[in-house]
Amino acid sequence: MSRRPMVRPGGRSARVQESVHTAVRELLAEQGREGLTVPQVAHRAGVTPSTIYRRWGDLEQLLSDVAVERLRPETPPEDRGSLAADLESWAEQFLDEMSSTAGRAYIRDALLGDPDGSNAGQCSAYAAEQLDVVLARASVRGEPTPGVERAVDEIVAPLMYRILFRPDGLDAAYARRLAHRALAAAEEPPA
Amino acid sequence: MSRRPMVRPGGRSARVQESVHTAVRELLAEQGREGLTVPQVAHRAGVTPSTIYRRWGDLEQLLSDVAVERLRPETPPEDRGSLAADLESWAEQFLDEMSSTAGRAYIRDALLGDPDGSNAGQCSAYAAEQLDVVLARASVRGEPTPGVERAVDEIVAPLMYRILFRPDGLDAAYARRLAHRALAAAEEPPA
DNA sequence: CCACTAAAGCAAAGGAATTGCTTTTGCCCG
DNA sequence: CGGGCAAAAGCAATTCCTTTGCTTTAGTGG
Repeated sequence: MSRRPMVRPGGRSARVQESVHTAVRELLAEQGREGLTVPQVAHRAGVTPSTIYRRWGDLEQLLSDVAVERLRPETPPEDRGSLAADLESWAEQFLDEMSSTAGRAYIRDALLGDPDGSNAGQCSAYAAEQLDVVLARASVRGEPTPGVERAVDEIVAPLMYRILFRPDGLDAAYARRLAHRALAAAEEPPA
Repeated sequence: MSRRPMVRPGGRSARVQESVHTAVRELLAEQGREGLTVPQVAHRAGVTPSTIYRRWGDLEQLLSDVAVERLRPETPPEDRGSLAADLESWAEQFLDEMSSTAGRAYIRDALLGDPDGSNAGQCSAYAAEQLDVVLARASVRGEPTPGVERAVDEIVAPLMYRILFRPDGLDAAYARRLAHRALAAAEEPPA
């Protein structure tokens, strides 16, 4: 879990949390991250700055929390009938969402204000979950599948690495190529 | 290139740059990053804070510059006689250096204060360079080799992804497994 | 050797971050 | 249903980081 304290789920804490998160999202959308400050967020959210400092520590940890929330997938991956098609389309969509300017900013924020690594871990868990659904479906169909860990190595890791370290030259074709490698790994002995 | 301006080599600028970088490294070693501030670095380096703000912008970009410098490999990878051995030992060493507490901190810093992505790109280039040396050597020996890009996907990306997003359960055996996958990719058609 | 320019020093002003104390509010127990 | 307890928010003062205009120093080229 994050540094964020347990929030009493219906009380004032929850309302404050909600309004602060909303304020961050709105301000990010309106003006981007340039010049975003805690006092500014506090004012928009109708709270005092010290409340934010006490609950989140600093702007980066607050942004990290908002980012993780925003990176959570909203729907399970669509079923396209075969593992190949499912992996391809998931990889393409993942790349699409994550490599956008907004997506990259959220990833950076999630990593950035994350002292104990729990937010980053959460992001990774989201991706693994989605892949797990796809692989389980294929398994039910009787298709050979790679393990989730292998799929993460072959698809998620290269995409994320390139998004973070070499944002150029990424396209859907590359994502599809990665999906096929993961597929090829399904037939090998589990190395 | 970074936001860091071209420094006249040999002049006062170079001396300031040197003393500031040294101050950062010393303070990081002594007290870690907790409570590290620009004025503190400036004092240790014997310059005024405004000098640092004017040249680097803020603490994060300064740390990013120092981190990239520190992540530069100092020696070409050792020749162990075969591609398999070279890849294995390089992957192990890479994991070792990067997954340490200090290594992780440097990676995070490098990514963090990097508005245009040039510092992250530099880190990636370092790894690609090292791999390129290993692969070229194998090529000369007549061994089949994967392309550098493929080796990056199979070795560097998974290691980096896990270091950043899931720091648990990383060990030398995993690094070796990745090296073997890259090796296996050498015989496939270049997908 | 002198002029020109880039970078560093200096100092003041503005604003973010921190913190002790008070007040509110939600929750639990009698 | 009412009183007390504890957690979190508000408030305000203080600290010090950050910014910025101006001056001074130092390196470069004519």
